Amino acid sequence: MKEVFTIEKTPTFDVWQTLDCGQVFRFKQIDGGYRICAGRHCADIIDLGTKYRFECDDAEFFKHYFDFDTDYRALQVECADGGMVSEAIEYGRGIHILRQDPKETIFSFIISQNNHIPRIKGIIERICDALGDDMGGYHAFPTVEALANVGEEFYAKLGAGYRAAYLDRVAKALVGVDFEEWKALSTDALRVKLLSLYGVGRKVADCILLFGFNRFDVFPVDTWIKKVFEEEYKNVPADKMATLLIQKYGYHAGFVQQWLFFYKRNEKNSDKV
DNA sequence: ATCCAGGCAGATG
DNA sequence: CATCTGCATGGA
Repeated sequence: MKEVFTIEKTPTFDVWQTLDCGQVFRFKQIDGGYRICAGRHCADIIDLGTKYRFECDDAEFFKHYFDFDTDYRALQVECADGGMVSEAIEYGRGIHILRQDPKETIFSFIISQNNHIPRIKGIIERICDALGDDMGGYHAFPTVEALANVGEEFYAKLGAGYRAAYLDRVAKALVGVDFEEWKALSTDALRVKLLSLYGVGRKVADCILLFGFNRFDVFPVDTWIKKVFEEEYKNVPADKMATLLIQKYGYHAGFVQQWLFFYKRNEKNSDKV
């Protein structure tokens, strides 16, 4: 944790919204801010009032990871619809879509299916603690080799439930995979690859595409998004709803999805000022 | 206690 | 093609 840099607070970047909007699970509150672990890296982000101070092991990694080069203000203007999307943008204006590691998102979102976020976080943390390199104060996300060598029972004992078999088989299937090759594929071709993994369906695949490969022509449809569109798309199956919403929101669909998800999931809690 | 969670695979109409 | 069911676990 040797490198330090600061980022000015702006209306379009908020650490809490960015970490707590459901795209990432390996973070926690610490004194004065948050600790976020990503791959083999870790940062403590301290809220200084007008700035955030990042204390981390690799400043360049985290500047890229937090996507500080994208103009979110312009993006929000472009996506505003004067209606529901605009409301969601107003609520989640500080969200950035992180540039996560593909492998880490594959395992994380397999665990996420039909599961509560606090439990998802716990399962991932236990996997890292058990199989990831000890980096001194935290553990790295494990290698696919380490994940492939422990067997289904290991994941079951960590509380992964019926997903234990998925994790074991996917880990074994990913040994030797060159993700740089996958990054060169079109979104549709890459989705086909992901769907071939045991335990990865349309929703998890679209989350991996969005958060692990930064493809924005996707629209993960989960229980919250279903609630958002239950009137507009009555009795439409989730995968078909995803296709329709991608057509509707185009190449920024992934951002729109994330704003709507965060807005809907939090409406009962923090929104009742 | 019952319901539900960033759903999926497999079986059956 | 569409619809139905079982699934592990624990937080709310």
